[in-house]
Amino acid sequence: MGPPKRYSSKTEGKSKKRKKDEEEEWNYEEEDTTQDSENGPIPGAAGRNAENIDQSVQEDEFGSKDYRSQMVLKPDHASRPLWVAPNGHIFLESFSPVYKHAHDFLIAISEPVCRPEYIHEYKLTAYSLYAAVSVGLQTHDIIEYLKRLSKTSVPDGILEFIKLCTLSYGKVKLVLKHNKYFVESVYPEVLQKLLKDPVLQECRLRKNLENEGDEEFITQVQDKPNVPAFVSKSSTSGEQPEVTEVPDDITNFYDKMDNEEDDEDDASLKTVSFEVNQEKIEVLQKRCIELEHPLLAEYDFRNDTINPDINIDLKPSAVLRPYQEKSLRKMFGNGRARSGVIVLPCGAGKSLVGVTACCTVRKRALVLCNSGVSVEQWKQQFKMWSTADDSMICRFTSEAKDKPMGCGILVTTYSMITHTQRRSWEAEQTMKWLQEQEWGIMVLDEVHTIPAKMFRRVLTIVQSHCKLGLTATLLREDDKIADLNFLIGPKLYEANWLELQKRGFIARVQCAEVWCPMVPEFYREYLICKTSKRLLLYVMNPNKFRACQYLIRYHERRGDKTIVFSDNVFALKHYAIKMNKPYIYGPTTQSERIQILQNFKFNPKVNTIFVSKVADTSFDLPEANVLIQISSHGGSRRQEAQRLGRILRAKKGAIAEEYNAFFYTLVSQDTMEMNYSRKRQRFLIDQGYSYKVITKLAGMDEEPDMMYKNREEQGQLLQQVLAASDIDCEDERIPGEGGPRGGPGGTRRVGHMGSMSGADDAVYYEYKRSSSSTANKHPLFKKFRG
DNA sequence: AAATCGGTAA
DNA sequence: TGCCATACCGATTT
Repeated sequence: MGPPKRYSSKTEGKSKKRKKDEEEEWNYEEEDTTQDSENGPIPGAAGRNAENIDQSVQEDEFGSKDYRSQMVLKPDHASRPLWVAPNGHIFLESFSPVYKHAHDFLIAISEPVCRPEYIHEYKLTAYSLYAAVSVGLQTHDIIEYLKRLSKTSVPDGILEFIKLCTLSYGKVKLVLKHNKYFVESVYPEVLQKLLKDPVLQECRLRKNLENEGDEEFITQVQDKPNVPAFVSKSSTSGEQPEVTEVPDDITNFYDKMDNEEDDEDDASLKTVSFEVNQEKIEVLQKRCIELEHPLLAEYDFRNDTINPDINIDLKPSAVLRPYQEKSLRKMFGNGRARSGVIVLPCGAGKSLVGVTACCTVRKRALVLCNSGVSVEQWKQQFKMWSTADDSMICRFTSEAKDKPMGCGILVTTYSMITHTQRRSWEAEQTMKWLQEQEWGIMVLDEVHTIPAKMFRRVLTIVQSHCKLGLTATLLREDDKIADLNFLIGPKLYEANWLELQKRGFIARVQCAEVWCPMVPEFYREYLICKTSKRLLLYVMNPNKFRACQYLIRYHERRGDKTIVFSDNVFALKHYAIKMNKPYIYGPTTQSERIQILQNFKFNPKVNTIFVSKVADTSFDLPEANVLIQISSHGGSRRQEAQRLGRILRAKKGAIAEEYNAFFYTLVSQDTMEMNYSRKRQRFLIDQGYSYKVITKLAGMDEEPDMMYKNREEQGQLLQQVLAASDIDCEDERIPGEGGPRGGPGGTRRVGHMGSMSGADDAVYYEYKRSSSSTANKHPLFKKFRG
């Protein structure tokens, strides 16, 4: 037997970079293409990739491909909304009358790549097809509907790929019974095949070591599923407008698929299973995906008589929005609870989805968040939407440890669970109890953090029948996001931000990048410093400070609520203190945080607050509609999106105006910050947002009482900045360069002409970078505003 | 206050 | 060129 196939060599290996239109990402890749494919454990999708299918296609001088030879245009192509390219990319006309059908379908079977105004791009991947199967779509339906929606014939390679990816999926399940995990299947041959794999053998738990054979399988009978109460099938079919030009075969088939949930296996089928070592769950799930039999984790909570029900329901006042309901239908479509990830923008009501899921399962629920504040807010959410009272919801954080025993819902943080050092006695007891429980559902807030080395351990520490991951940004700068497929499950649903914006569920945001020229003195220092120190200089750029001050005043006059984000703590404090505004950062105590947030929310005198990256994840700032970024964490797209999310809660009664929320990023011109900014914006641009560049804030120069207007003040600020950053940067300065300066920790340097060339290079370098690699190439930067 | 962890850059 | 260990900063826990 050859070496084991590795899933997505790309994921583990080469890909830190992501090029926009790379094709290898769309399916499995083989590292070695050697002999073992025909008798290896799995033929199929793993052996194929885009190049195989694409080989015959000629590229033109720009690298564009012409697929016309293989794709036949249908006579009625005008009324069909999409193209399927042989490389797995799908293009959808967003103005099509059947857009809604097509969009729902594509979201289910493929991965969105980029969704600007008119043409949306998606791509088929093995993972996306896995997700499609998981929510109940079948190979035949996928192919059939894709054919009908397409303007042309669908390339054979694509059909092959879909078959290979989907036919073997959904046959094996991971279930928790009596505190033990089992792999289950109604296909004995599949299970036997899996058990031949050495890695999986290691994961298997055997009581009797002498009993090696497959006859160890236990058998049982499946029960018929029920449909959960909140699922009302009629609600979605009602809202589609009747459009005459739509070919019948599209709408008919959609309705059929929409209503046809898999009725699962025949009750008479025998189920075979084997027990799994809990510690090896992660290895097991990963391996099964590699072997193209991803483990479906479903919880038949209605027939679980072992774990007690908890007495919790949704309040009548809790009304789900259509997309919330749709996402839950993906989760509970067949009457059981599927594990997986739901992606909704912040402010779109993720917590209501989580609460509803818990109310549907009605078993002990564990909610995991990123911070203590978030724990409080989840508790609030449960109290707001569900019938659970105080005694049922208990918190487990460093600050608040409610009595966990007997409660139905436990809300805690990732670090609390994964803590490795000594714990207080109370925490020890709670952890012990927590680990003994069989949880019905585990809700993972901000689930994109789970792939982190330590955080993923929660999955082996906690025993849970099903896992629901929630996030706004299924996105990381490293390559671990795909791990969620086996750590949690497939992506069950993803909403389109602009779509929700159009329908008024989230705010309409104007994004703007404000270019602040560097004050010459600061720029000179910037050029001669090493990178570690540069950051502070461009964040503390007096022009940026003034732009910030001006924007705050401008929006305070309008009666807006503004949050200012600064990743850098020095800047955060300096700005906030100078402007006399409250600020929250790491060391701010829990009670202070809550108090500041309350003030911000209710006190008409507190309209602007400053926050560090604590506020990136998880805590709600419901009243804010303006956001100003003065410093951020490198090129993190997730942070950018998450911050935008802070102001997405829809405002009522402001429909008359084009925008009801504003997102400013202040960047110091001709510095590294511009490059980061460009990178950070990628995700939101893919979501369809556009950024307006503002090079000059109208009215700023006339504004009275602005700080750092004159040279002296600016000089003093520079001294402070240098003093703050000099302590550990002394030797990083280029010897003999720069003007003399005083202040604590200041160094004296003798200027001479020879060293100027170095600085000039730097100017040239920066200039080149910022002009050629950013502004000129950016299609959205055509609109300048004076 | 100390130890540990997450995320990003270089 | 890609990869790995490292530095950095901030957050969270006792």
